[in-house]
Amino acid sequence: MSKLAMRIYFNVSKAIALQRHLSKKVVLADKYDKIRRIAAVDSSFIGNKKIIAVVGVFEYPSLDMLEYEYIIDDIRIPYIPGLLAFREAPFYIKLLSKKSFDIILVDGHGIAHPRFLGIAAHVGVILNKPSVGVAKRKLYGSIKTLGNKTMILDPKSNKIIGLVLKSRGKDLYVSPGHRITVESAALFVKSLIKNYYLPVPLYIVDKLTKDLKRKYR
DNA sequence: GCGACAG
DNA sequence: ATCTTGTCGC
Repeated sequence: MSKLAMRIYFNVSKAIALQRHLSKKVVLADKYDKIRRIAAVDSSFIGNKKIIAVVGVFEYPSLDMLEYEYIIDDIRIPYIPGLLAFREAPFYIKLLSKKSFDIILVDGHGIAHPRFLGIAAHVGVILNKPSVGVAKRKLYGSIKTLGNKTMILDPKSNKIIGLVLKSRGKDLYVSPGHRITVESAALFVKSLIKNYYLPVPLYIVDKLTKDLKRKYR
């Protein structure tokens, strides 16, 4: 399907309405058991045709990978800023439904989103599982630094919707997805930063998507 | 109308 | 995200 055909067949206003609906279900309180297993998800793409989505399950706090699984399928939805979840989340949800874990780590924003439902929040709410979003670039919000803390503020309410962490000299935008607070999400992500810019589980699944891509193209 | 804009 | 060589910097 061409990019134009996808864009016509994809109903943007209905997608936005669904986000507004799902965002009401987000819980911004710590509602999770002791973290023993993390599920991390990421994707890479082959041209504009195929998506390779990967889930990795990691032991915490050792960060050893216990298992992984992937899907290679046709891309059905175009990338539109703010609507990333409609393109990638269906694959993550399918992969995650078969796994056992305590929290989900997603490459993309949580509530630091124009309608407070970035892909991490989307996936968390659909599965009703704790989730955290980690993005490399800002999508929504105003950045404010107070002392040693850099936060993402919602200019509408002036509430803190995420924190910006420095990792290897670069910024990481962390925001809660579901069933976790801003503070806990940031502490959790900090504990996953070791020798790479990305938190270890995301670094590993990102590498897996790229390795699989080499193998299948 | 103009700028911003995850992956 | 992806297309892509050499190249600047730690």
